[in-house]
Amino acid sequence: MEKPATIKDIAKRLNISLSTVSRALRNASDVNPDTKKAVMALSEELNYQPNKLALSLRQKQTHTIGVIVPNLDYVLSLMVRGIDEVALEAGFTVMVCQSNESFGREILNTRRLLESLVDGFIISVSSESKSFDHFKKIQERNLPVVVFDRVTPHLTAPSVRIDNEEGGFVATEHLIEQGYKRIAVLAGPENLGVSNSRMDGYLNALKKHKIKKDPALIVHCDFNQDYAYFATLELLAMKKRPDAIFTISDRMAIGAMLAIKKKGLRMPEDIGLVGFNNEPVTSLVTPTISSVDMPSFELGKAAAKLFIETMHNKENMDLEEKVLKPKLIIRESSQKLPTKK
Amino acid sequence: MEKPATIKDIAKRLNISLSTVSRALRNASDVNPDTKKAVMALSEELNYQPNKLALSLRQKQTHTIGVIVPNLDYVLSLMVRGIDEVALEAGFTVMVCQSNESFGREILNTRRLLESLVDGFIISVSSESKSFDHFKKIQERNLPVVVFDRVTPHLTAPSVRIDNEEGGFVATEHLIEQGYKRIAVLAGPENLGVSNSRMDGYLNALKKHKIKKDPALIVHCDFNQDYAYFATLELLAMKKRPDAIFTISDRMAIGAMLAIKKKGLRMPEDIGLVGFNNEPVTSLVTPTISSVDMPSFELGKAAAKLFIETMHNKENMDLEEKVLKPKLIIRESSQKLPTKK
DNA sequence: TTGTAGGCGTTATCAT
DNA sequence: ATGATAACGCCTACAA
Repeated sequence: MEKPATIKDIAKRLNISLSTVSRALRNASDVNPDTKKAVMALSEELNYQPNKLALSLRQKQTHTIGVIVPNLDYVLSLMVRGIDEVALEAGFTVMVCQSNESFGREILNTRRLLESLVDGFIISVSSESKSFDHFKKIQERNLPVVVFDRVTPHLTAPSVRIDNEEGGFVATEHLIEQGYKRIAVLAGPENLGVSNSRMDGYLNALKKHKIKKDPALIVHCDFNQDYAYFATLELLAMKKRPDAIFTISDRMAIGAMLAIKKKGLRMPEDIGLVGFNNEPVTSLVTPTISSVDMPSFELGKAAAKLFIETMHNKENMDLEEKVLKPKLIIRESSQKLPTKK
Repeated sequence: MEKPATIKDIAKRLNISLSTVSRALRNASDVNPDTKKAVMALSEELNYQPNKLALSLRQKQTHTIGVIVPNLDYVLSLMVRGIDEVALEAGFTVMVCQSNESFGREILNTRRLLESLVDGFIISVSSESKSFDHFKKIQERNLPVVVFDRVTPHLTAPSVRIDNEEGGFVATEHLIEQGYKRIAVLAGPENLGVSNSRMDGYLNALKKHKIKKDPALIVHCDFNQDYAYFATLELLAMKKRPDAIFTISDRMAIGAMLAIKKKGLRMPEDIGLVGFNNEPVTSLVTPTISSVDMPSFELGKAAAKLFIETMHNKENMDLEEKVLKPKLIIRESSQKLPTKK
């Protein structure tokens, strides 16, 4: 069983033509039941596998989806699993590339996947990306592009995301309801849509509860633990320091938590904290950290489904926007009042 | 710029033959500098990209590596990034599949990647796998297989791993040196080589320090937090309970930690704890957990390098075995004595 | 230095 | 119902 068998081999051994074998294999319309049986039997015996390369070359479709993600942290790796699940089911193979949050890398990934002749893309943009021309070029080639999780208004494409505004809102309102008055927000880079939406939610909650927004309490910093740590230290050094912090990711919440501890402040008594993503680590640290949970696996599945739909009717690309609902998980870091009921 | 340009297009526009263009593109030996220049210019203008499918079909090489991993947790995702890094550099594309620790899934992944005509495999076996025939079949097809991280004696292949025995040894000896007397080990499934090696290290450390091994202190359980939690509860319920636990993964260490806390015991005073992998979470929980660190990213890079070597001289496949050194990171959970020096 | 032709494995078109 | 042939895009003897 050295070299994989080909249609040719089968044809030769059966003394029939290539085309007949080909037809028999795909149990086409006109083909003698007997020959079909013979072909099937032999192909079984030779363990025949159609050569995907040849197929793809012929029909100009690789049945491969290029997936670009900024990283493979807990949440994204769940999403990718969701994508994989659905894609496989639908006969697609998935090629995952990490941009490592780098714009240059993202462009490189795009090019490579394009060279690999993927049939389309499912992407979550890097936090560094301010231009989206590389993705637009894909669309110009008439390849379907679905954006997930990190959606951006600068790229017009069908998308799947969670309701980030809602997430920011419930997190903030929860803090307000717990009696916190000066609520700061640790947001990500200014160009990141996800971050801005969550911040909008924060602002909406303030407005609803008639709390004046204080620019000093709104901090943009890099999407990572260390930056969040230092940003929090600065917040806590203010004359009128905040009495609660909403961070738009759990990584940042961890950074904030470390800074708060470093300052000798207690959660939730002295200061409240809510994160975003509901990573497992939030329930392992002391105190456990409240966080906005999102259905990551489901989101991935939805993205793949949307991709396949888009693929199938390229004509009426309605720019569907699917939005899933987040859910606040309340833990120790923000629960100042005893639980109701 | 609708359809990608082909060699044919260039040839037509330049009124020369396909082969000349082909040669010019790969700046082959015999080709008129002028025509070459013309070809280059036009190919630039048309944004020509060689069609990988056609290339692969022709030269029977896809320049793609199939990577199968049990999951994409912190450590493995780092390793995959390492693989990716090196592979890209060498002109290879990587296709990553997760087996989700499932044997059946692993077989499926293998088949799919084989169908995708990958040039070879870099794999880390699932904890469930007891048979390795699916991998042996790959080798019979004469495709290079490199095993990394989770190596198994049942599969003869070049491999990269860390010195797990050493890791188990230093973790255990550290506990002994800290004065712990009854050291339990939470091992993984019995068929998992990694787990057994780490356990061997544990046993060696006991032997070196003339501590009798107590079978009751050796517990096999599934490679995950919940099982570790319950296993630890049982350990702690013993009449003569252990005064230290070495778990062969951090996930399990977390489970153990939760159980220890649940029982109201303190670390390191009442009980010592050391994990394995040095996941970031170990330094976030309270107390921080000592853990054996391994150079995951480097390990991934080494695996890819080894793969490429193997690929290049298939003849003398020397079955190279690369072993990297782990390093114990001491934290609060096991540091009973004051630091020396 | 350049062109012609055959082939990689498959499918689709057109005959037979 | 089956076969011959061209084509997908590229490379490479071999011929010119």
